[in-house]
Amino acid sequence: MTRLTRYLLPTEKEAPADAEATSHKLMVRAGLVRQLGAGMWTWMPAGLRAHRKAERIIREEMDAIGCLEMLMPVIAPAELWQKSGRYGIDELFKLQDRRGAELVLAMTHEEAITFHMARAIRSYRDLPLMAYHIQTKERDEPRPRAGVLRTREFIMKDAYSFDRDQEGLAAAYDLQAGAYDRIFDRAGLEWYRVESDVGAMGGIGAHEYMAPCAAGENDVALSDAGYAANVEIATATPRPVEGLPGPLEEPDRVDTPGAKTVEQVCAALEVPAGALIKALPVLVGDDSEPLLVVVRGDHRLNEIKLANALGRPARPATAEEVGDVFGAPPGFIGPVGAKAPILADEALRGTAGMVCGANEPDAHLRGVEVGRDFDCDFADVRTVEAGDTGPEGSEIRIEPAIEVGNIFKLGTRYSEPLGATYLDEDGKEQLIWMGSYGIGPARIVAAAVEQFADDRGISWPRSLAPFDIHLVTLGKEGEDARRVADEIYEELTREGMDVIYDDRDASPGEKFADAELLGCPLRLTVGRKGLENGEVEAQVRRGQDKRSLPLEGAAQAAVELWRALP
RNA sequence: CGGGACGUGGCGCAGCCUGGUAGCGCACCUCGUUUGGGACGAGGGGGUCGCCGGUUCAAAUCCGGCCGUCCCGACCA
Repeated sequence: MTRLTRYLLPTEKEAPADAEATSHKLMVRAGLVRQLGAGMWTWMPAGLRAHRKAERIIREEMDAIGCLEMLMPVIAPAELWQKSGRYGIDELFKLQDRRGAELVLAMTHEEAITFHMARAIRSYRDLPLMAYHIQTKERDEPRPRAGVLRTREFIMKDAYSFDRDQEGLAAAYDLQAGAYDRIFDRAGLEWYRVESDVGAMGGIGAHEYMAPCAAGENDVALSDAGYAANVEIATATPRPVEGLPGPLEEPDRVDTPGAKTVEQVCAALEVPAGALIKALPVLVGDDSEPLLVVVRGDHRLNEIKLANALGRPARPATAEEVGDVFGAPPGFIGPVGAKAPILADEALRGTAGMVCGANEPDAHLRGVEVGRDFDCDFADVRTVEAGDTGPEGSEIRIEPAIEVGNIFKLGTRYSEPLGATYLDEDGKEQLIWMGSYGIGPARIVAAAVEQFADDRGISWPRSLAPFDIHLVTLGKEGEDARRVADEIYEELTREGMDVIYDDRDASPGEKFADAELLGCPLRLTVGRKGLENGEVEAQVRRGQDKRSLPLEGAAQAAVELWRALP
């Protein structure tokens, strides 16, 4: 029974002043969600329906690949997290019980499920195995933002696979990827799968599922040849530099007083930014080994790619450290005669006629040739840019996107510290190979709002809409238009449709505006005008196409129409 | 964590500079008139002005501290 007179759909004409993202504004305005605190959001009845529809799609596809649903608690003993090495994470909520025992609120459930599987799995005969749950996650985010897109508490589907070796993991990974493809297709989203960084979690391979939209927090590098990667790890061929000065026999020192930035040096020497070698002094690892990273002047260093290339994290040296360790003031550091080992970005390989700092104040060198004038290692450590060249000569473009899911080859990252092993055919103890697979249903919902909204409000894909059909009556109690709408409502409900029935005594404009804001795929209007012609009006939300349905069999016709919608 | 902004009925805002009766639009309640694109009239209810302290005869307004929220950046298992 979903009559608007007996329902809670607190719509607003105006969005909260502090809302920025489309989905944030519209989900609040449409009465789907309400804020309780920073990063704390309540799902109102209609919003919860959309969330549940996303969950249901996920559940069906997980079940279909034999992934077993279970449920683990949010609260967990700190000891497990100390064992896995994740207790130190800042985002982890930590607490004590009344006896002072240390507890955590789980941000994912690798520890919990590995704990259980370590006990349940004994033999190779117990493998492979996949399990998932749909459970609340808690993260002390430094900066919650954009409504439900980044919150401190949210519901996540997290699945885990358990296999006897790397090949088994690869098979489970593929199975999950197939299910993920179907999930995001069914959700009606525009999406793509991209290669992603394995991050601090450790692992041996990962992909992210991205839904492109303006509110996205991630930048994705794409090309028409099918290339898709998070810019955190994307790689491409850079654009060549135009107007590069010719090579010189040997480096030539020039005075560049006060020219510390790329722009200032370019202006002083009248060369393009791409003719510069930009030197970035960093300190590597726990023991802060100095390293001079050099990239082309028009490129940016990518710290994630650098960390991956080095196998450990590096941080930029502070201004004092630059002087002390690298022997020249910031802005005038260069690779020629450098006081630290040099790592050059691949884009610099074989370049000549370059300009770099002279390792003394107010001077640069011209005519520098990489390889001739200094020795270095090479690695791809720059951030790709729009206009770079991808596979098959395709042009790279960069788009913002929401991460709606990720799949991750964990390997033995958790089975080792938590002792999850099995006995093989030879009775030998072996580590279990694991994968983890996450999806945020709230992000699916928000991404759908972002991707399909227009100036009137939300336009749900059929599979996520809180209701299938939004039935509006313009008749009051006792009038024909009310009586007919009541009948159509009953019939649609019997047909299995989820119907929201606007039986309020409000003006037509108000009802239509609310219907378009809420964004259900099909609106039916029963009013006196239509009835006089023996008609019920149907309006498809996406595109606002209107058509008339004969009163006789209107409910059936509406169901038919609904089935054909996106 | 760095930078910026904001906090006044449910929502959006004015008032603060220059201290003196808390105000507007929407929403809400009652009655009446309206009824195919956010109606109209009349009447009405609702606010510790984020919190604490200070200055003052008097503080939404001035001063100090704290808290909260948002935006940009960093971070993001």
